[in-house]
Amino acid sequence: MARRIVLRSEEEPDRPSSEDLTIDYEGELNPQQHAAATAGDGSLLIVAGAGTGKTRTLIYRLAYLVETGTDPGRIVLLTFTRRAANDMTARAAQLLDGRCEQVQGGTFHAFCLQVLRRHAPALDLPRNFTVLDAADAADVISVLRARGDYGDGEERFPQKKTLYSMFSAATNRDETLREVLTRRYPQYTGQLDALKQLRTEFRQYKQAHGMLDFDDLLERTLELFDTDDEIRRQVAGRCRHVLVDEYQDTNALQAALVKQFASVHGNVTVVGDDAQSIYRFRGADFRNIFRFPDEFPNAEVLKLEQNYRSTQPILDLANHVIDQADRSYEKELFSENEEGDLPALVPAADGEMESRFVAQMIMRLREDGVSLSDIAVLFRSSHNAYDLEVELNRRNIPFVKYGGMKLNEAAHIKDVLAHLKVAENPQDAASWNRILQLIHGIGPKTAQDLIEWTTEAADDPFVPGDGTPFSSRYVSRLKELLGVLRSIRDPDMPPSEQVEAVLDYYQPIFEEEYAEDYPKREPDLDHLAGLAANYQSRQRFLESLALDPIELTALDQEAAEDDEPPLVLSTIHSAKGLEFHTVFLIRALDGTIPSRHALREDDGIDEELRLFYVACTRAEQNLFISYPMTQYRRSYGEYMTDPSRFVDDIPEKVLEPVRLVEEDAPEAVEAPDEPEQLTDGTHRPDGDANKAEPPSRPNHDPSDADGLPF
DNA sequence: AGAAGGTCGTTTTTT
DNA sequence: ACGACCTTCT
Repeated sequence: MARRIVLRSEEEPDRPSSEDLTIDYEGELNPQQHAAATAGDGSLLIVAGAGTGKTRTLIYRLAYLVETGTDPGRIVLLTFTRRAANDMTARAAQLLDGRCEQVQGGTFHAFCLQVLRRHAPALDLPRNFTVLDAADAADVISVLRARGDYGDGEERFPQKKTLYSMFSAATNRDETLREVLTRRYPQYTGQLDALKQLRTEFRQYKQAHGMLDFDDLLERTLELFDTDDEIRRQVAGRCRHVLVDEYQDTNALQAALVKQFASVHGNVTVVGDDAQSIYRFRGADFRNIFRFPDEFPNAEVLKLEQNYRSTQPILDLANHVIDQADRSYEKELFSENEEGDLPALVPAADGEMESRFVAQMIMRLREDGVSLSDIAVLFRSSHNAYDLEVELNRRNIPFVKYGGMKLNEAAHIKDVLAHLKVAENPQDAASWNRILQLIHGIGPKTAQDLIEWTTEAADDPFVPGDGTPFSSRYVSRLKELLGVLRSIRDPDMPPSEQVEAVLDYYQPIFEEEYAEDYPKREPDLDHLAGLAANYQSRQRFLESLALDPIELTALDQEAAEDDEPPLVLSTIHSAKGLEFHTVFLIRALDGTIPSRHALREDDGIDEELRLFYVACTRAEQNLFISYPMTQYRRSYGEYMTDPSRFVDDIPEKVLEPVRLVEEDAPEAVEAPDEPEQLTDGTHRPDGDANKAEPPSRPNHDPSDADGLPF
C-alpha cells in the first residue's frame, strides 16, 4: 500500500494544519459541527435544533480558538447560568488542557458586574456598590412606597413585587412604563403618574445609596460604554472573541451588549434555537437571533440539524408539538436512532395517583439499571411538584429540585443576610427595616424613625449617640444589635466569622420568631455559615448569593455525598440545556401548561408551546406525559381538569395513551411504616419488603395491552 | 398610636 | 408558606 504524504496548503497560512492540533476536530464532529467549530474570524451564527450537539460544538470551538493561538484570558463566554459556564469550561479543559479555565465570562449579569466594579467611578458610583436581587429591589420599592403617600387613594396600588416587575419589564424590553401597563397591567393604567414618580424615586434612591439591581447591571454597563468611549474601547479590546450560548433568550439590552463587547475585534459566535426561546417574560425576544445577521452584516450562518439525543419517536412528538405554533420554525429534527418506545400519555385519577405512578416507574427504572440522576421529572411551575415531593420523601427516594425555593429566599436566611448587608452598606434602608423589626417592640413606625436617625442624624450608624430617645422596651436588644454590627463592620473580616457573630445574636430571635418549626430551619443556617467559608470577602459572598442563588434542596443532597446521585426534579425553565434518559412531564393540564396567565397576552400561547417542546426534547429514551383528571381546590372542592391543549390533537401513533389500573391485591393499603431504603444500595430479595407494595411492579398489569410500553 | 397576632387569599417561569 | 389586611392588645 502506498504511503501518503500530506502536503500543507500554502495558500492558507493562517489556517493551522490538522497535524498541529491535538484534537481531531474532523473525526470527532459531524461536518456541520466541524464547520462551526473551526470557522475563521468574524461573526458566526449557529442555529441549532434541540439535541444537535450545540454545547458540544461550542466547547470544541472554544478549544479550537485556544489551540489556534487565541489568548484564553481574552475569550468571553456568555451563558445563561453560572452552572452552564463552569460546565463548559470544565469540559473544554478536559478536551484540551487547563488553559480553557482562564476563559472569561459567566452570565451577562456577572460579567457586567466585573466591568462595573472596575469602572464604577465613571458612573458616579462607589466601588463597593451593592447588588440587589429581585426581592431586595422589591423591598426598597416598598420602603419608598411607605415614605411617599402612594396607595392612600381609593384605587388599589400594586404590590411591591408587581411594582418591581413592571419597572423591570420596561427596562428589559426597552419600553415606556405606559406601554408596559397597557400591555400587561391595564388595571393600573389610571395610576400611571404615581407609578412613574415611584420609578424615578427608585432610580434616584439606588444611585444615591450605591445600589444596583439586576437590570441596572446590564443597563448601566451600556450607559458606561455610551458615556465613555475610552472605557468601551478598553473593555471591548479585551474581548478578542465573544461566545454566546442560548442566544434566543437574550433581551434587547443583552443583544446591545454583545454588539458593544465585539465592537473592537468583531469576533462573535452565537448559538441558539428560535424554537426554544422561553424567557419572553423577562424581555427575551427570539427574533434577536434573526436580527443577528443585520447587526453583524458579514455574519456566517450555519445550521445543526441532526439530533443525537433522542429516539425518533420522541422527535416525532416534538415535531408535532412545535408544528402547532402560529409561527413556523424551520427545523424538522431527525435522528438515526430509529428504535424506541412511543412517548406515553398517562391520565391519572388524581394528583396522588399521578405521584404514585411516577414514583413507582422511577423505582422500576432504577432496578433496570437506570441511574436516578438520569431521570428527570419536569413541570411548569415549582408548586406542581409538591405532591410528588411528599411521595418521594415517603419512599426515601433522594432528589434535587431545581427551580424551587432558593436558600436566600427563605425568611430566616434573609434575616441573617440582612445583617451582613447593613454592615456592607449602612445606607441600605430595606435591610435595616428587616433587622430592626426582628426586635420585639419595634414595628414599622419605630423602625422608620430609627433608620432616619441612623442614616442621617448619627455620625456613625452603629454607635448609639447620647440623647436619642429609645424606649426601654427594646433598648437593650437594639444596643446588642449595634454591637454586633460594629463587630462585623470590617469588610475584610472573613465572612464565615461574620455569619457566626450574627448567628450568636440571632439565635434567640430565631427560636422565638419561628417557634413552631425552627428545628427544621436550623440546618439552613449552618449551611449558610459553611458556604460563607468559601469566600474571601463579604462583598463577594453577598453578590455571589444574589447572582447565583443556591437551590435549597441541592444543599440537603450535598451533605450526603456518597449516596447515589439523586433524581432530578426541575421546572422546565431550569432544565434548559440538560438531557435525561427518561423524562416525566407531570401536570400536563390546560391552565398549567399552557399557563392560564399566558392566555391574556399575544403570543403567550406560542411561548408555552415552546416550553412544552423544550420539555419533550430533554428526553433520550423514554418520555411520559401525565396529568391528573381531577384536582382539589379549597374554594371549589374537587373538579374535573382538562388535559393540555398541546396533546389534544396528537395522533395515537405518535403519543400513546396509557391507562393506569390498580392491582387487584389490596395494594392501595400502603405501607408508610416501611419505606423503601433506596440509599443503602443493597438489593432486597424479592418478596421481602414487597408484601404491601411491590416496588418492582407498577400498579397496573404490565401484560395488559394498555400497559406501559416496556 | 403603634405593635402583635390571627385570618384570609394566593402563588409562572429567573438573572 | 408568604404576604396583605384586619382585629385586638399594650
